Amino acid sequence: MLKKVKKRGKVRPLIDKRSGKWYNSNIMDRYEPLKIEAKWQKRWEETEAFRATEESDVPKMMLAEMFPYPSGAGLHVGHVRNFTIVDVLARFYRQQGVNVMRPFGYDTFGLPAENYAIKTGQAPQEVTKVNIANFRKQAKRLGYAIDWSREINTSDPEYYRWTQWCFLQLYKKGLAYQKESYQWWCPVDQTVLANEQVENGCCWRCGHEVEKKKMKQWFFKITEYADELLAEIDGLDWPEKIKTMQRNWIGRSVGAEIEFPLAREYASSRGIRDDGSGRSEEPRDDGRDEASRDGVYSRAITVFTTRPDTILGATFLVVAPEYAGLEFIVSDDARDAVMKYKAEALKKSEIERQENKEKTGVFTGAYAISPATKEKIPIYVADYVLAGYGTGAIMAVPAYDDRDREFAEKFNLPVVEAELIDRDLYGMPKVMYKMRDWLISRQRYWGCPIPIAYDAEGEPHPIPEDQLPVMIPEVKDYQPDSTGRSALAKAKDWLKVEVFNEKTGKMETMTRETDTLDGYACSSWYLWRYASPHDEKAAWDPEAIKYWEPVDFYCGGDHAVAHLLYVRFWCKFFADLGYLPFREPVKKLLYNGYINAPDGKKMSKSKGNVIDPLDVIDDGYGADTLRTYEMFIGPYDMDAAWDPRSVGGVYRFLNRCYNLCFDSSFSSLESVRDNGSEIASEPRNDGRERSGSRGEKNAVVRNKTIKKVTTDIHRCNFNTAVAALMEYVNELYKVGATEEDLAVLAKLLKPFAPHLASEMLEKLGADDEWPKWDEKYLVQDVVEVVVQVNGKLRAKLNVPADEATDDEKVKELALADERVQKYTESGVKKAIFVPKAKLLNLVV
RNA sequence: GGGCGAGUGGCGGAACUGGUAGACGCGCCAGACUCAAAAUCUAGUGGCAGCAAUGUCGUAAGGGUUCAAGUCCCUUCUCGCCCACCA
Repeated sequence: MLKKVKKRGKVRPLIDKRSGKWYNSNIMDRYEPLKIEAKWQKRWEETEAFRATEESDVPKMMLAEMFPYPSGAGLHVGHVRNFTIVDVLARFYRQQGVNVMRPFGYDTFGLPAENYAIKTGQAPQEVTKVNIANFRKQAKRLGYAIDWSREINTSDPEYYRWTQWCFLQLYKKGLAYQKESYQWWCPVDQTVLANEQVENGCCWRCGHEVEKKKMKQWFFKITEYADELLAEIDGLDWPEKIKTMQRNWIGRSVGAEIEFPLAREYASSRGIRDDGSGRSEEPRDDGRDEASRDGVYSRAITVFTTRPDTILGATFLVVAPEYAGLEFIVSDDARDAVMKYKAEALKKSEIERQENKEKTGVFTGAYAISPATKEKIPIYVADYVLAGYGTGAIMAVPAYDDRDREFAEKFNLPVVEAELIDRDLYGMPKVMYKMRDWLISRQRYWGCPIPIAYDAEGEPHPIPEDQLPVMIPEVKDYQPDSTGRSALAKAKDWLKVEVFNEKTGKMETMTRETDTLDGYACSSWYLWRYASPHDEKAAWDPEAIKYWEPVDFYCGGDHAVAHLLYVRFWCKFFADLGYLPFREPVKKLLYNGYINAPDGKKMSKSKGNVIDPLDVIDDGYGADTLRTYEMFIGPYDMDAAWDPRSVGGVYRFLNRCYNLCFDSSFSSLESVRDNGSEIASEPRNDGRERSGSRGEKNAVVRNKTIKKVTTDIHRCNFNTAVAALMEYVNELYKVGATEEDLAVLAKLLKPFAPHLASEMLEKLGADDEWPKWDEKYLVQDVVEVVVQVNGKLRAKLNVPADEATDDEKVKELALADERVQKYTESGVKKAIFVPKAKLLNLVV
């Protein structure tokens, strides 16, 4: 039971979905993508066609996409765009004889798999295994030129063993450290919550109001590299958009720290501190902890400002609610109000705080002395000052700062239009960054265990490298423990470990760290693992790294800041340790746009507008159509909307390629073949104005196409490269194709539609070596010269090439043309000739 | 509020450093083939006027620079993304 699949206005392959058989139209040998694709995919698999090995006498190129998280839903069209960009480039360079490495991997740790495990009771390991198998199968159906021997998976113990090794290197250098930090905490579920699990200040599961709980967390000291990370952005061949985002994220500002002594009589009589962790309680480590010892808070407040020159206008100070010295400065009268304000501020999420920009705050009852004016100024606490930036305290200059002015107006504080003074008069110059250290501990089961154990005193000790990996223990229930620890804490046997304690000089039974690493840690070094993916002795082999890396092309559509900053950070760190011979991991970054639903909206399951790429293939269009369509859809770096009808258009194009090669009734192939050589001696015979025989004309079009496609791919203008191929095919349909024309077509088509192109090349008995163009065919003997009068197009002249560069001659010809004469009767004042544009503009 | 992009036919989009606007595809329209569809092939397709040659208007709006502006500059509007009280 065959049924017509085509709907009105839609080109669809004729295939019966139920039987999988092709509707037998009157064309005997028709394009059957699924058949061709299965054939070539099998062949590539069997021959390991894309295996890459180091060959030092051949130029290398390493290309990678941002490896995917293999979700249960399988590949989506966004993956296909991302992977196909990489694949087109990989095949393009491979065809040019470059030694190409195109690896693949899976970023498998993370919440979705864990949540699925909690919901279904299935082990995340199992879920991951199934999802990877599905992703691999689907990627293979797209015909990617992947070296499958270089497949990696971050949750494989053989991989995360080395993630743990990386952690230990950072730990040894003091760049992995612990510090108290506030975490979202649900008192009902007794669990730590990630930011995205807090909805309107309530727990996403039980709906109870969440609170912030101070907990010890692990951090990577990325701020150590802030200066270099910022400075080297300039030299990166990355999109400006990403570079700007990284600069803003790092957010360097130059200012000064200025001390404002407290006016003693107002300082709190209770000089006891409740914590010794630093001035502000938000994550921050820049070595200032020491300065905060010995009750500095009871003597002075240090502010950070980028405008120390405005200090004469500072009429009050403001500290953040989390400001650690708040206890000491607040007066007894104000204490209740201040503590109430602090408690409320702590409850609010960052989003809530930002939503309401209306200034709020409370007077602390305390005063400070301005070092510049020696006047006594009040100290307020307000949440518009952020604890995590600077010192958590500011001098407010309402005359120069909008936020301060707003606050001053609301609380009736004086606004003084004071003169500006020398910047360095009262403070120490100081550089500040918005970037915070990277909080990497997660109270989660499905992540890379942190290779640390604690002794009886609670002091951390690294797990020795020869005991790695610290395996993820098997548990039954993946829900975090009531202690705020991950489900790892439920593996009682696993928790105990014998570790040598350097302090006591003895082996001791210690308790393992139950936090796991942020998934971004796992993806911060995977690009280097690709160089030696099965290395059992090291995270990466320095020789292989030296040959393959840094990565030449890295393509993704997400993680503009986080991941792309973290890999840069680790690269610099491991370069400092001597493990990497370069300081930037990615030479060229391609940042591709999203593919939206036909209505222009984001594709999402809930909206039901998701296009499944495998459906497109199985509808009979095939992978080649899907790949080529996604390259043709628009510039790779712009968002695009899926258009099912355009998919049909691309299918039609590939069908025409197929017919040109396999069905002579679709072209005048025979007649041209008879001609033999391309530069035939026959006179012009097609009645057209353009000179040359059919063979010659083919050579012109062919060479033009080679040039266009080659330069377009070089510039990553994939959409116009495909358009050029379409033009070429249209031309061949008109004038007929020689075998050489077809071989060139197949070669140029191969990066986009590798299966069909391979089939064509096989039929033609040709290799896939990238063709070169010959400029001699691109030089025309008669050229078209455009004549404008006052910038308006008036005539096009056909001029012999040797005369077209002679401005006097061209002018003479132009003035002889009656279309031009109509406008030049009053005389020509000026004539501008542009040889490059073959254009003459007459000014009258 | 700040930063970065982008506004071109009915639609997606071409136009490298200012130099023939609308490549290519979709859609539409006509013709061929067919009993008839579909598929395929051929031709046409920015608006307005004209049988046509051709003229004229036209790249969000307005102004400017230039022999020449989709492209450069200024103003305004719209959309998208990112950051968002960072002192």
